Amino acid sequence: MEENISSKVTIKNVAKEAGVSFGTVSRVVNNDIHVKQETRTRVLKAMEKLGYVVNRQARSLAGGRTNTIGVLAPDLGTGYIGEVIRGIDAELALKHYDLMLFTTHRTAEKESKYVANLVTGIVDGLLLIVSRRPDEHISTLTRINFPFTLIDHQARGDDCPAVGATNWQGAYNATEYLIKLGHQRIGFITGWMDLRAAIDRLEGYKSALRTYHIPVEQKLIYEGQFFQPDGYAGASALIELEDRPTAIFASNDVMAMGAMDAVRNRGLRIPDDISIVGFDDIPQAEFVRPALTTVRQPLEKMGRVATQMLLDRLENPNKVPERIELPTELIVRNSTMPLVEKARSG
Amino acid sequence: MEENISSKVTIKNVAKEAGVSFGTVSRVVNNDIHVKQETRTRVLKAMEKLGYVVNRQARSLAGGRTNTIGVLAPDLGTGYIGEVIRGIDAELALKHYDLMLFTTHRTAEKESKYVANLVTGIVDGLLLIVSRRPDEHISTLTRINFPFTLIDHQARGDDCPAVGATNWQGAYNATEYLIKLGHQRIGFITGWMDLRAAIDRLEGYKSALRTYHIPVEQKLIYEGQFFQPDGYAGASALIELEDRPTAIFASNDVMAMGAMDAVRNRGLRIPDDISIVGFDDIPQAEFVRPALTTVRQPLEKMGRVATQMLLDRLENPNKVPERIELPTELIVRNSTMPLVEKARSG
DNA sequence: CAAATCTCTGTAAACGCTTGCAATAATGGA
DNA sequence: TCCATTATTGCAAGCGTTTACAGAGATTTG
Repeated sequence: MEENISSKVTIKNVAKEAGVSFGTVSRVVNNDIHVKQETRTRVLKAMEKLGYVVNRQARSLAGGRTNTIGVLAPDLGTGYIGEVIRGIDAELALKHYDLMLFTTHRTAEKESKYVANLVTGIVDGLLLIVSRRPDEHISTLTRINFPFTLIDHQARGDDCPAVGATNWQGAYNATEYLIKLGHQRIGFITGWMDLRAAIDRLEGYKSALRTYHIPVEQKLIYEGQFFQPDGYAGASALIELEDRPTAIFASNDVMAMGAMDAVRNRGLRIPDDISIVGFDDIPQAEFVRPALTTVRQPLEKMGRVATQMLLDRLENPNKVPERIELPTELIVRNSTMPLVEKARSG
Repeated sequence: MEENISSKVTIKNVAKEAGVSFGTVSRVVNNDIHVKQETRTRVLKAMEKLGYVVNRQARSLAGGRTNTIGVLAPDLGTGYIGEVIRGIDAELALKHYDLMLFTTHRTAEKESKYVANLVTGIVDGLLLIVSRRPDEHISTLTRINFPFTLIDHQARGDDCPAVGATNWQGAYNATEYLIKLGHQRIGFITGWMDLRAAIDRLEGYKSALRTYHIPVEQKLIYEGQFFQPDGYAGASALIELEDRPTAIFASNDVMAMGAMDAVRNRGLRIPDDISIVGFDDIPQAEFVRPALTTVRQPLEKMGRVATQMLLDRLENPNKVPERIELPTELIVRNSTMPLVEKARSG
């Protein structure tokens, strides 16, 4: 039936084919009510025949909806982002929206440019995944009242739509779990401390220690940036301590895996000598050996929920922004075990 | 300095600010030669001051370049695609192009729509990653002479720009490696046989067997579709055989992991009872335990090369299409070992 | 049956930018 | 100094849509 799906079929071609004005065609395309049923079907048929497909750019330029949501992510690196995006993607598909993904390579400059660009109408709304310094974007977006939602990145003390996870609670639970296993010296590797999530995880860790009257030692806390090498370096440093920790809790799985490497490279066994806990539960966590005990963030669900919020906002533009925190969950695998008291060689 | 980075700064605002016509501003933006140096700097300054950022849609509509490359991928699932995209992303960033990513959820219908859409000018070129039935797109794109490159998906017998890997050789080498380890009964789990890559891998396997005068047995070949459950089902079936294989070669890592699960669930050990080999070398392959022996595809490099080809084509529009095959490499890890002869209980 | 309403459809003005063409200023040669 | 070039710049016509606004029939109403 479709004889010319490729070379630019415009609204005008369709109009001529159907014997109506192009304004009418536009109305049909946009499901405007004011079109006679008969005309509508005629136009529809013409569209079908010509293989018409609306031109996003033109529509956007003219001020219409694009039915496209933009996702701004730093990269596709760790699987973490991939999971979130899978959720977004699924939800969007359900609602017949399209997804446009931009990576920013962690350069704020470029990110800024993207946001400014996107705002000009190529997408109807924006999902920001853990951008590194989103504050400018947020203020920009808020100012011009552009719909957006933050994912897993509550900038400190802002009040914009966001979905995250219970980072504090998750870290608290994991730490408590280690304590109940008998561990008293628990090393902690932080994330990038400009992120609220990183701060919350550290606080959760500290709170648990305090609850169980275990002193918080600064030297047991290593400041990382969420990357694998940080985990390696952190664990290495922690192991060097004269009274080294019997467990290490890393602020994300990637760093936990780095830590595992470091521990093994020192000839120590996991979990026999050192227990390791991560955060996120990225897909690899299950496959790494020993399988990683970690705090699961409902990554995919976060993506879904954020998308729902955004789409919701699109419908009701002046809804008050919400912040949703999805529950985290401790997933116990094989990288942790009860502390066995034994003669320490060091 | 920037006092109004958000709300629509157009070329006209800049023009007024700089005291020139907007045509001139456009020329400056596009690095047209015919602008006096002094004027140029003045315009540049005005752009800076106003925080001007070009509107993609408008530019595209007016027929200019968008400096954006579209990537069409089925999903972000396995890490496989993520790797390829990382390469694309890196290369694009280098050349100051932007990346727009579309997922198609493996529904050809939507994919078709996307292609038609994109072609209308939102991107300058298209990178197609292993789309499932790309033939229509290919013919469409070719017909209207739209620049694109296929990644890891040589549709059978086409002659369009593509980059892939030496699938046949990789499978041959892996099989040969198993044979030299002493394995004679080697099970094979195929991929989706509409893909050339899947066919080539199977052929590589068969050829190696023939070279070493080992009969190709149809019942040792299980037809999968590249998904994890296929690996599980395939391995399960293979294990059921009265004279079960001592090694299983899966057409991709994801299926290999499924196979591992199946083997373990049957109470057999890897590699002691059954050796497992995968294909791709996705990031998880290294972390799974035992670490997976696999045929590495240079995924990231494939992304890079494809991008280079596409960008190249953009410069020289009437270059003859190339097909590049990047070499695969056998990565030996711990999921394989020499066949130890022993009393078989079965 | 004329006037008043609706329905439906056509028209035209944006949207922000590119680009060929025309116009003007500047430069060089005679 | 004047004219021919050339270097710059301004103008205006699109690009494909959306969307007020305005007609034109068709349908009601009094």
